[in-house]
Amino acid sequence: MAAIDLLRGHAADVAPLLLGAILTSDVGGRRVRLRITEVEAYGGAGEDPGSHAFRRQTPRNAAMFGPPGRAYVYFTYGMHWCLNVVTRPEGAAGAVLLRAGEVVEGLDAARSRRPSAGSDRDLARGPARLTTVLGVTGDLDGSSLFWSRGRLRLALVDPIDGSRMGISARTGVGGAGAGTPWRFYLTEEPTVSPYRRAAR
DNA sequence: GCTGCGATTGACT
DNA sequence: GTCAATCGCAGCT
Repeated sequence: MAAIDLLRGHAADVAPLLLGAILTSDVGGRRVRLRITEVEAYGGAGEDPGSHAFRRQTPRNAAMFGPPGRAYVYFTYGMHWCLNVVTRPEGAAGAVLLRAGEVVEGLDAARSRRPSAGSDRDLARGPARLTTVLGVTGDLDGSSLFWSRGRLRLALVDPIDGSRMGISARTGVGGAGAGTPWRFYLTEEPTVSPYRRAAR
């Protein structure tokens, strides 16, 4: 089965398949390669109160309503970019937020983009840190992750063993969507970000 | 047009 | 543990 066909399912079903996947960035002429260690699933309009797609399609979240296998990149808190992989159950929006990863190639480039990181395990330990290390910004919103000449490319791997996967509620999601256990991570991985409840 | 706040981070007590 | 930074979107007047 082609990789992109795996992404047509519901975000909560696709998310575990992205654990261990390799994401390659060639932004700015520098290559950084990352092994994904933590993800969160977000659903479609009317179904997931924690999702940007919950209310309706807008210019900002349009990529979530587009074809699967593309990037959804959004700007938040006035300073941070976050990267999602678009998935799509037929006729609905969905995306998987990439929350953390382990840099496996391009350590020098990664360190220069995040000089404040205390150690290599902190380079991509958090969704906005991950985009910083990869050089990802809004101009990649909507771009394909499966185009051989794209600046961002995703390579799936064999599904990881269930005993190495942890599941929890989503970080930073409050209100009606708070209880949904749609955060997936590799256990015993130091690059997984610390869980935080939604503020207040 | 105005206000509130967010799928966060880093600095600080 | 607390809090400010900083801006676009969403919702309301």
